[in-house]
Amino acid sequence: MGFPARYDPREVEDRIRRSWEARPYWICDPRSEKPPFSIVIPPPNITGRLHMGHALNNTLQDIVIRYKRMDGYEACWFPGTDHAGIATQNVVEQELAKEGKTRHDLGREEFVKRVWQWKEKYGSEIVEQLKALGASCDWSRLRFTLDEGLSRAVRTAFVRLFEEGLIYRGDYMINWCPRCGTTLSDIEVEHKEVDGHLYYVRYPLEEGGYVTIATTRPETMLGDTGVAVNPHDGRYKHLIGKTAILPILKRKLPIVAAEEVDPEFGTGVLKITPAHDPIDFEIGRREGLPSVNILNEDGTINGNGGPFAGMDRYAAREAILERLKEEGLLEKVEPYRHAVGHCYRCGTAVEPLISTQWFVRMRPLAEPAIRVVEEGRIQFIPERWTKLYYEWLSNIRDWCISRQLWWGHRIPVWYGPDGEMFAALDEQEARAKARAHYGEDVELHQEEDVLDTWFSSSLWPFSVMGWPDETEDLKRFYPTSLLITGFDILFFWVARMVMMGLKFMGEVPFRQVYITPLIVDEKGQKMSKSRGNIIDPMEVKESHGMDALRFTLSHASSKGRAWRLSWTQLDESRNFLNKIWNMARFVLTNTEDLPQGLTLKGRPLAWEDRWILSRLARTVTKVREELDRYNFHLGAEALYSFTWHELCDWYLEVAKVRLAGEDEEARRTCQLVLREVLDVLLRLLHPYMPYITEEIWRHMGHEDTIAVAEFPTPEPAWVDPEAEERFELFKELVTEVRAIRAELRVPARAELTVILSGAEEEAQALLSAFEGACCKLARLASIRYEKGFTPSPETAKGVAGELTLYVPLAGVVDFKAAKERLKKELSKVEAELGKLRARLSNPDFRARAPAEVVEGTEAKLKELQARRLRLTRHLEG
RNA sequence: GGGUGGUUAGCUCAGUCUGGUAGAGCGCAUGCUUGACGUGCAUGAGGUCGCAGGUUCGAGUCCUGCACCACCCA
Repeated sequence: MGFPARYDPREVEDRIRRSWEARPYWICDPRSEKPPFSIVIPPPNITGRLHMGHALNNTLQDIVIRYKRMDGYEACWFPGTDHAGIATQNVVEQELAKEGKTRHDLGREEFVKRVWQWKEKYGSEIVEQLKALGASCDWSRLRFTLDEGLSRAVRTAFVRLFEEGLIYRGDYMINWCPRCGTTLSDIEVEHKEVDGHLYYVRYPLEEGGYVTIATTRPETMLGDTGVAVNPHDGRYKHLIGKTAILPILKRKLPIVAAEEVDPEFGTGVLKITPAHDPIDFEIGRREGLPSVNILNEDGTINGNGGPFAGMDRYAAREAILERLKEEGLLEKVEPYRHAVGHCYRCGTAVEPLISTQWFVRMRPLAEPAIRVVEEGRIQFIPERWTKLYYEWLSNIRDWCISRQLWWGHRIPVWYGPDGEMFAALDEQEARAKARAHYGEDVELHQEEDVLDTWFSSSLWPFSVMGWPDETEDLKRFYPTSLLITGFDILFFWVARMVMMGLKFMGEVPFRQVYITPLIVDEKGQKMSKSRGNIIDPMEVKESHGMDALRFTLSHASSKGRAWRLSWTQLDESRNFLNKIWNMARFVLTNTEDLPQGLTLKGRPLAWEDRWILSRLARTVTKVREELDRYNFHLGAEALYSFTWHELCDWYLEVAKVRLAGEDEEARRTCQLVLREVLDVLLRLLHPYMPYITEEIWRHMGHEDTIAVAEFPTPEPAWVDPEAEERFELFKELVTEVRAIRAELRVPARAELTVILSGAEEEAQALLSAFEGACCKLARLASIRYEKGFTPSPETAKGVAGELTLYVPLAGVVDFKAAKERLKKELSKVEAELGKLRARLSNPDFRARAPAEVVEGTEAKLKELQARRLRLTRHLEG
């Protein structure tokens, strides 16, 4: 393994990943003595490829899991995939379509076989991609929602809910996707604003005349069985009880009163289509109006549509409008924008219709789910999601769980010849139940429908651990510690898991729920294929490496609902990785000759050593604190600024003095500090960027993986305010000289002399600690203290702490510029002084502000006054 | 119609919980073959913190209202 000047993640990441996979590092032991920490993965669809949403939530999960694992927990991350009923069936049906076949040509059994084949072939692609991301899941525990074990969990849950009356079958208004050929639950319908029209249609009255009715969907008039007006609407009161005649089909429509009718909308008269509108369904049921279903499953008009039978719903609309026009019944057409429900899987406009389906009674399940959050047994992060969770659960409607698909968990209900239902774990048990019921063996047939995929997902936190068996995993790892997921599935998944967890385990499924934002493009738009603005994580892997992606995404843990991702940010992370790589390269090449067995213990430390160790100790504390609060971005920021702006910008530069120096002992100490800092820093960085840290760790000569090394703990003894203060003064001095050089255009090669004046003690302390470093970093030939130094006219002046510094520049530079610089600084100081004086002269401030604040302000004032004095003196001189 | 989030430097975002001198990275300008790194180094310019009120000795931060953008629900 070489140590090239540029970090190449492509070479490193795959090699490291293989080395991890060869050893059982991530496998957990439920019998471990360590405290447990567990997470279940939001199972990705087997049809999916890794997108930024996956990359984000799995990066965050992995950061937490790696942190906890290193920090002494038995950290178990349960992975798995989801069978995704509609999506997967769609994919395979499309494949069949290329062969000119439909699933019906194959038959159910063959088709399901075919889907399994597809799953075996392609279904683990996303798992491979998660592994590439670095996800340290316990892959030995990989589960799939259609596995035998999880299927048993699904059947067990179903049977219990059925037996308790929490699952029922009935005729209700449901959402139908004509393209997918299945029902959808309410939340699987996405409402989108669509530009449509409002058609004003005249419905003749039996006794002569007509009423005009406005509708956005004229084709549904084929299913009209009534007309309604608001009982308080004076315009139409007289019509209640009369009869209208449905145009074209000439059906008689009773005119009824209904509070639901909005007098403001359209003409204030509503046509009632009970089979195809939820509100109409309610009114129809109340008024005893018949339901006339006019649609086939594929969205075409059925036999009830008279002359329009067989036409597609939209073609029928046009035909009907044409016919109305001919008959003079189409009064007018207005443009109208309204919300239309679309299938969340395929985008087709859904049709509300009445159908016999299976439902879960939600209210009894929702109430405990609300309570556990109120009681703080589950905490949402950020907290504001709690409200949305409450709102949804408080207004919850029953969940339609049956799907007219073949790919999924077939509903474990068998029907007897008379329609009697037997819910059972398997056919054998159903037969037994039927025998007990009928007193003899009868022919049974199983329900054809399958369950909503989200039904199995709702059991995920315990089904992956082996429920309904009483397993060691369940005892040890349930409830899980944390769930990390996107807000888009708060209702689909999170809330339902809480309900089912409480129902079947009697305990919450997780203690904390971390809700991530949505990753959008740099313009704030959703990433989508049609927009062509997708950043593909696997493409990022090739160009920047997964560590860079992870580090970038770790910043997305703040903010609201959306987080913008751009290639620029990925470049920044890549640059940071390269910086780390070169920092390590510097440390390792400069410590190659370090003898084994030497330790830092007992060695006298230089001031800069004390400083960097102090800063490191603070960084350890900071990173732990932020990770504990899931402030991933703040932890990342702390690591970035420590590594780059303290370690690289300052410590490494100062270290060069001793590394190149004659003093052997000093050189050894410096080397030991470098190794120590690198060692601690790598372990701190590891959860964020597992690959590069592992690679450098191996270069350091460690035998075992860094992934099981100890996460750094704060070293209180390293915290050293005195060293920090002294180092700050040193930094100020160097920066001041550099600023003079830059602004006065001192040639880069010119070596200068600096004379310090003012506070002697301070100057001596500085010089004794950092004379060499000052010369190196500020490019000085020499630096010395001289009390009462009188500068020649051509001398630049600067200020550092209580010290004045003089830089003689005989004839090289433009002194106007020097004065400009000082003037500018002076005006800054004076502005600040003005603010402080105003504050201090305010009696209210002195009276009411806390004493420390007043004291602090006074100290600041004194300091600035001294600084101002020095600056003015320089300007005069 | 109801709700949530956002609005801070040219760009992307911290900072708001817990009020006390406005921060980072990128970009920009200028200068650097500094023996780890040009994916780099140094220096610098750049902000009435969306608007209007209020509370407070003091508001980017707390309260009220408004505007605009985004999303969710109906």
